[in-house]
Amino acid sequence: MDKLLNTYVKALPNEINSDTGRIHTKFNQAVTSTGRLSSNNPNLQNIPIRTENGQKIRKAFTPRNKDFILMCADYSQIELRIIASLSGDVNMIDAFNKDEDIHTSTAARIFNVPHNKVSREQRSNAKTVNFGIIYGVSAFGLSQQTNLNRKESKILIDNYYENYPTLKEYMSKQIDFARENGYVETLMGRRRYLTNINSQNGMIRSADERNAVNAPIQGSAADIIKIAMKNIFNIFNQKQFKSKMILQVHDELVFDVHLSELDKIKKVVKNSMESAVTLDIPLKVDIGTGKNWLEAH
DNA sequence: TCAATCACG
DNA sequence: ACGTACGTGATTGAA
Repeated sequence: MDKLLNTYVKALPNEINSDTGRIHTKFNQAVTSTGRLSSNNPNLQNIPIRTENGQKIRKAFTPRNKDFILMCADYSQIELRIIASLSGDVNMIDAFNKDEDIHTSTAARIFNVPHNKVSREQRSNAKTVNFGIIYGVSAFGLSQQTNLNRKESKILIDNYYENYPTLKEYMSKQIDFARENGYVETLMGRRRYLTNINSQNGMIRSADERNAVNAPIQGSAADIIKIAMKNIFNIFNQKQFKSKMILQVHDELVFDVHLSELDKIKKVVKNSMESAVTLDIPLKVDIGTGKNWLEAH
């Protein structure tokens, strides 16, 4: 509660630029180890959304005036789509090609139940496993994050790899590559050097093994949204749109859109993001609009 | 000055 | 037997 009050409610009004009447963040191009942007002074990539009070803060972000509307464009499950495509795992590729809900689809597999019999709890646990896999979670880690014990967690992870066997192979190959070469790379060839991948210390080594898997996923997502941003920026200039791209939050772009341009902007943004690169499965972008950042999301 | 906590993806 | 999920930034309070 104090967190929201001190970090956002009290601090952000002081960040309003007196000339523009708006808050201007800094986007850093060369801070992160994976290729993501970071944002500071103030950080606008961690504006609250998960809690009720947090949502009130998000509502404070509005278009410049009544002729404009906020528009959010989010990549749907981009990291899982990337790992599906890079690994070539047919089961996961299949789920995305059919445009299935990936967490429900995973739940059906790892709990061995029909698609339409997946419970809320099963989907929620499958979601935790899906994200955990990208980070290299252990059975212990999974048991901390869920209501499952260690044994149940281990069974789920084992089931996961049985159902997505090529994903497991891909992860091992990434680790082997890192051991050989001392780095891993993203879709566009950005490298992350892993100096501890051959360490004698098991704890230090396994941290780099997790990085060998995670960095290309997170980093490729960063590559993709950057390509989309460049293309969008160029089209906006070319077409002399009044609308502006105003924020990037890792898998989301935020726009201040002139109402007269809304239909065109939607098409340009969705198309630019979905076709930034071609993978073995489609990229999917969800678009929302509203009179503030919460509504647009 | 630094680790812990918590905001986001 | 061991420790145990990736990437950030802002704030707080102990050392």
